[in-house]
Amino acid sequence: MDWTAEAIERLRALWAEGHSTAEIGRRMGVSKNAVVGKAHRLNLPPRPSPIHREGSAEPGVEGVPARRLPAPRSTAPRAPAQAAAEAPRAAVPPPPEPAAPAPAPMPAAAPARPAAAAPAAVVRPFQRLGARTCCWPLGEPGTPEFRFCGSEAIAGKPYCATHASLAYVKARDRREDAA
DNA sequence: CCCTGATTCGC
DNA sequence: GCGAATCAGG
Repeated sequence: MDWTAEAIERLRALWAEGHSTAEIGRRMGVSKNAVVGKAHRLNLPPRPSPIHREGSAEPGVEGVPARRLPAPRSTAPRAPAQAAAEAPRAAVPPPPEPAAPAPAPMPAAAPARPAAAAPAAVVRPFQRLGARTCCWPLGEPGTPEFRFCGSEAIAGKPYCATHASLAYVKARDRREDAA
């Protein structure tokens, strides 16, 4: 995976939207492990994990199971399936998931959360709604780091050109992996 | 079995 | 830095 700035931004966006790691991986044409690994390296907010780490309770207790056994794996041969999974996304137009049509070209898909959280009629916490600034959410809503893109929005759309290309996915030639 | 996310560690 | 292998819970 080539983690370009665009790819990272998309990962962040999908992550913030609450997609599962596997789903993000499917959308970006990478394994979920890649998604999780990258998310960790980016220090993205962890999501509720189905498992709970038992070792964190009593550090001082002698019963602490030092560490998991180091995966006995050794230079496992990569399945060609992986390369096959990545190849088509880069070059071939036909989407790997024929059953997964592009989401309807609905405007407000992505910013659903922040929009819902902002009864803008009363408060104006974020930005002037009349301003032509991009309202694509960046970061984790609720954190100090969260903000909107803020770049100049293109005419008639609430997003800048870059994020409009992410928000308005065409049924054909979607830009999911064109980043 | 399927799913989920977290972690380790060879590369 | 990357991500497959693995773990571990639902």
